Amino acid sequence: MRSTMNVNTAKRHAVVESPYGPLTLVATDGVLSGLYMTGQRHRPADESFGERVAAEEAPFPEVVRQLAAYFAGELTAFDLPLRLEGTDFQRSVWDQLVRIPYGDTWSYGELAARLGKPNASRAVGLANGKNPVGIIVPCHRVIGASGGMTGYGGGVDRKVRLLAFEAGDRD
Amino acid sequence: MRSTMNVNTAKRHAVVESPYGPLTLVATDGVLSGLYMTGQRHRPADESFGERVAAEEAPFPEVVRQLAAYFAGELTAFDLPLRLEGTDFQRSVWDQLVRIPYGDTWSYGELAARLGKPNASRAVGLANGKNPVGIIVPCHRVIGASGGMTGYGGGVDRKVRLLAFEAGDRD
DNA sequence: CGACGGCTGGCGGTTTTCCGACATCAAGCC
DNA sequence: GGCTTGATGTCGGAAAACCGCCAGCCGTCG
Repeated sequence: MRSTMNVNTAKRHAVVESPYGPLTLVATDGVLSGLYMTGQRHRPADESFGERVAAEEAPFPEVVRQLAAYFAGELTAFDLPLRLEGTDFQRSVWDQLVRIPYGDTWSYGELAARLGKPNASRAVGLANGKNPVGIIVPCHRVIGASGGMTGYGGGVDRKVRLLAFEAGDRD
Repeated sequence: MRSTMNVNTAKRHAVVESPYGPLTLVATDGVLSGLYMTGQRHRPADESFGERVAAEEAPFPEVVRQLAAYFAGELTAFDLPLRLEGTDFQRSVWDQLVRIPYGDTWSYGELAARLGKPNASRAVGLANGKNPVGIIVPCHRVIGASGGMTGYGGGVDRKVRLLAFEAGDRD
């Protein structure tokens, strides 16, 4: 065990309600760096989210505002500063995710091809699963080449609901 | 490769002359964290030493002063703040090193015994070799149980000279 | 005898390597 | 339609390798 550690990045988090259950919002140095659902795979330990604060503290109000508009079907493109921490490859994948239009879907292979690595579809799946900011970075818009849901950190059922909602199903 | 890295610890270094050749002094956050000789084993890459500054900048003058006194035979115990970064075990070993009196020597096994791990003598040798602050943290005062020099990051010849000097040989 | 040299086996922390597991997909072959 | 194979990046854990050691055992040689 190393005895010196990295305590320089100031993290804080808040928890808000949503149609998909409680969402944990994490901010690093005042910029949104995480959005996690309950029971989500690869969700970091709660201790790593820093101090819990009220959702009224910056930068959370603006995040909550846009999320509410999205869930109301009135917002189709988030406009928020993000702090995405990961490997170069992961960041390149996440950068592509935000280019997938609302209501549309890509396959893992398509996304891999856009990166110039047509064979990296499997690696794309992995990086997708590590997306730290669910919903806002729309990893749910990536599905199997033959239309299968194949997987979702927050559970495939949530993925189905998100896609159906974006497709216009309002039941 | 990770794309976010640790740039929080401000490192700087200076190079000074000595009877044992040039010494590279490294400071982390204004505290001495390294002293390396030329050709030393396990010496980190020079890039990791940060910007090179004049030996007149803090905290180096005090370090140089005490080193000069040591090489003149007038100082037998350094009194400097140190920043020793390593594993728990390594730090426990280095903590013992500074307790070896000037002119004295311990065996690797003796040092291991002081840690309550009488069988860890070999691991002590390893940790000894990783000592980041040569001379001031006197890893040269540890020798084989049967008196052999067995090894030294800066070369066994330097170890022999250091020990002879501390024993009072002034030729 | 005793001192000394060389071999051997076991010791323990750290580093390196390796392997499997995955939110895939196309091609090739039944 | 099914089933196998290979390419891909990351992570976690297992295993092995690396050593600034040391005690015990056995020779050899004065």
